[in-house]
Amino acid sequence: MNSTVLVKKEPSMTTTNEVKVQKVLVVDDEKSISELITTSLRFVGFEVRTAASGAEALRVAEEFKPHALILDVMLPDLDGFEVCKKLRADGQDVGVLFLTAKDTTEDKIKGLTLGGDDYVTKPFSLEELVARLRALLRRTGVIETSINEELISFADLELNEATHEVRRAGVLIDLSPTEFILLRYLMINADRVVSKSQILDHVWQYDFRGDAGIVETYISYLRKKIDQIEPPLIHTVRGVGYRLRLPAKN
Amino acid sequence: MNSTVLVKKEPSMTTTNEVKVQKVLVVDDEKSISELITTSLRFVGFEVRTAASGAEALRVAEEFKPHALILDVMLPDLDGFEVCKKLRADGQDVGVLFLTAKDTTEDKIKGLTLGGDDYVTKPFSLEELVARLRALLRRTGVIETSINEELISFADLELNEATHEVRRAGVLIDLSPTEFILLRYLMINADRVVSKSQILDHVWQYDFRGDAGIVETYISYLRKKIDQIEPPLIHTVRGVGYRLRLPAKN
DNA sequence: GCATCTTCTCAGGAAGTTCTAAAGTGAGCC
DNA sequence: GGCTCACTTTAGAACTTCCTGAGAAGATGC
Repeated sequence: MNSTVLVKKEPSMTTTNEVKVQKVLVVDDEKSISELITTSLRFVGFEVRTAASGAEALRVAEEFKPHALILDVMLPDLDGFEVCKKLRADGQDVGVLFLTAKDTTEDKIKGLTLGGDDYVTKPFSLEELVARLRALLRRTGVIETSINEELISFADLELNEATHEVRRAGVLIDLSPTEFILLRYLMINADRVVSKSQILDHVWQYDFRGDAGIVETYISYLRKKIDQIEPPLIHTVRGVGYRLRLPAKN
Repeated sequence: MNSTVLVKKEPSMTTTNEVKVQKVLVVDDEKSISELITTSLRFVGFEVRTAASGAEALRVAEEFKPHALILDVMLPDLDGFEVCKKLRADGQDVGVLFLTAKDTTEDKIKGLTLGGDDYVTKPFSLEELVARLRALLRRTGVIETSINEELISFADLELNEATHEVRRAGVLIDLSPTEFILLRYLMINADRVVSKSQILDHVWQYDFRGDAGIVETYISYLRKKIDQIEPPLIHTVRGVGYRLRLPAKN
């Protein structure tokens, strides 16, 4: 589980060669959350450090020089905004992705997402988090590779991260948030079989306690919306999972 | 049955020369299970140690430095998740394949497919287990050899693990899960005779109580699907077993 | 604060898979 | 040539997995 795995992990993208590894500092006092994020980010190729308090965050940032922070606004000592301010005062020019509780007041959030910053509410889904982090790195100009395009496409399907638009054969398709994330997950893993548990782990919020049957329901929704147009792209691999593919390569 | 058998054991692959042996720690308190797994893994070339409790697992891991763990979630002392956490906290960067009971609640299973980890439900088939272990090692970047490609081929037969596709002479063939595992087993053992009981032991779940006649049935299914195209590849060796081979010479 | 959209559960039915059992085939032996 | 036994094939019952629609509950937006 080392950080050079990145390139292998993006099968739908043309394999770009070695990529400068992005460094991310994750700051959250709930250990389970920071572990979840860390594992996930490492797996997709980031170099990660963690901190459990504002003070620690500042110390680590000083020395680690991350390209981005994932920063819980609720910390035991300073709050996330303070941390961010101090960091900037120190001249550390770093994008920040805030983690906020769902009920955080609007005015706290607004104005903080100025720069290239952004925020994600807890609980989040990992795909969502990673996508937002990538978008942030893109905006703050740290990423130069083709891996992080804003446009993902497969066959005549196009998904635009920036505009949140999805088209099949040029036709605009309206998707709910979950449908969007699910479709992106399938597209990123185009051609590979992904199991229902993988989907559940990546696409659904980490606190989801229902069963994997929900995936079937959403696949059904997606099919109704994007597989109306022939040929169908979403295929069931019985007993294994689902797979996005073009039919009849032969 | 010692660990140097590896290279000989992959006849369908071009024999790569010496390979860094992969080390796996198997943790299960049921002795019959851990022996079953151990024997099987040793046979296909892994170096294996076992532990029967969480505490022991940590002790052994410390010193053995395995590349992967096969870890029952139900252990007498710590549960598998705890073991995994502690290991990672110690900086042991190791992929984990969890073993769970079929009825393990969803929320326990959730999150297990993150970061390269995976899980297999009991009862499992040995082929399934080994395939998943290999996939895991591949993902976590420990394996660098051609032995663990996602594509297995023999003659004009191709089996792709990632897409779960099987082709004969380029033609896509649809297989049920059991047919798929059986075919992979035959392909991995291409050219050598495998007996019905070997097949039963590897391809079927270890708790299967039926008789070996089922193998004949499935061989028949497979032939109907893949040996429609000439020449036939699946050959019966009367009184001994089956063998995948090209007709040409002998 | 009402209407709409979205998420999630559940249940019935469709489709596919597994396994048994029994009848059919043919290889090899005497 | 005919007998035997191992293997092959088929049919179908039991089971599993998947699909989909309906509706409850919750979230969102106007």
